[in-house]
Amino acid sequence: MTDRLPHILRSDALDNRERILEAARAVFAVDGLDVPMREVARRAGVAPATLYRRFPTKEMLVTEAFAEQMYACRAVVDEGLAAPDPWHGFCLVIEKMCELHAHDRGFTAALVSTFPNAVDFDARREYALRAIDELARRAKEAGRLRADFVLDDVILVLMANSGIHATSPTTQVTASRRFAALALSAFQASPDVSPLPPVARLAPPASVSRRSQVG
Amino acid sequence: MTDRLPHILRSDALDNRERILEAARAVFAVDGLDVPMREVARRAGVAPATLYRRFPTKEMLVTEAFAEQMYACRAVVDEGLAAPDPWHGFCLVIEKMCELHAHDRGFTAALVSTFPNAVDFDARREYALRAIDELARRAKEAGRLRADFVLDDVILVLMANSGIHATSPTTQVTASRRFAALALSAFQASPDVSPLPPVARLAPPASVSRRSQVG
DNA sequence: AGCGAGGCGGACAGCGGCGTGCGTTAGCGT
DNA sequence: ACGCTAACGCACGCCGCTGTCCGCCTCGCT
Repeated sequence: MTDRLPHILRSDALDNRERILEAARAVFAVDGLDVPMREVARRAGVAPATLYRRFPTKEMLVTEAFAEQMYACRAVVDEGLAAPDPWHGFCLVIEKMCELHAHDRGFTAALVSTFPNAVDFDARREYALRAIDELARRAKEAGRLRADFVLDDVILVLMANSGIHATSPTTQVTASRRFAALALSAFQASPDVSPLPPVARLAPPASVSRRSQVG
Repeated sequence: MTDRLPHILRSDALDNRERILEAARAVFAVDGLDVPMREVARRAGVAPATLYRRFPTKEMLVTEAFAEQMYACRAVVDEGLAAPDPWHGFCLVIEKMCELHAHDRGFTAALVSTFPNAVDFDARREYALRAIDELARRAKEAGRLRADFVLDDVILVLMANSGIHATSPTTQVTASRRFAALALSAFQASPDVSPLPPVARLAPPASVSRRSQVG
């Protein structure tokens, strides 16, 4: 009611907004989401106030910054769904997802974290998960995916993949690629596999950039 | 030369030392190593100065706090080495290691982190790795471990395991157990496995409790 | 060209962690 | 029992991050 603001930014403001997002993407990719807001502002060549004016909370910044990553994520999933062979589609999704995460450290955190206000994230996450579930169902039917696979295993693998850190980006990608291959090797249906232990219902951790606050 | 200090602590000092270590272990296990020193002091019911007097750096504190975990680590490795079947020994090591890490979030960080001054850690780490390497060699000879397995894959899996986070300790352990099983499933020699992508030479990240400091 | 609103950045107060100096307390040896 | 000295903890100064206020600037419309 009270705030009927312009909704159209002035040219310089729009320019700054872009620079902020660019800086945020760059620094989030390398250092994760635990970067101070001021650091983003510094990199963007902008005063803190300007950053806070455009993005009052870090969540908003993160959400906007990773919008295109989310598109990429969706694209990957759709590509997997469209593949004629469900198992190949499944492999493709896992591999590409791991690669996305390997390239961008912050993206993992953003995806895994639950933002109270970022409904968009949850929605896309749900979409991706449903798609993978469908893919898994088909791959199981085709007898290529082990029968005791569950959707949570994808979460498990993606979380695990996010634990892999390397010094250089190339090493990171190489490691992540190998890990993805190992994961797929584990998921593959095979005559001589022993049954898996029970599934853990994994919920994403609390929130982003909240330092450990134990009473 | 200058500091020829007593080396024997007074009873109260020794008591405080134990309480500090206990508190550190507890909080590190739950929240990882990124806990403020003061928080450890608070939990131990001790003033910051006292903590700093006993453990001038966080590294010293961590090293001492995880001493017994390191023993457990060694015990696991030795147990694996002693197993008659090398593959079972290998499985046991991976499973127990993952479980150790699942129980104690800080331990992973401590093991993965490279402390400049903690020679002890490196030595034990090296010992464990050598043992696993030996175990892997034997398991390969027995035809149970896939031939393209390399030692770095263990690091990869342990790092990955550290990426798994859950809200409750039980969930954490369950998830980690399943993950270990998946990893072993991937490592298992099998007729229809596709070859793995190249290995990444994983070096542990820089240091402990250094916030991202990019120029 | 002039004007007004929206945008900008410097500056500020608050908070929390770090590491330490110093006066006080209490263990331990005689 | 006494005193010496190690050990304790309060409190301090410093630093970095957060979020906001306010005076100046500049874009963009007329």
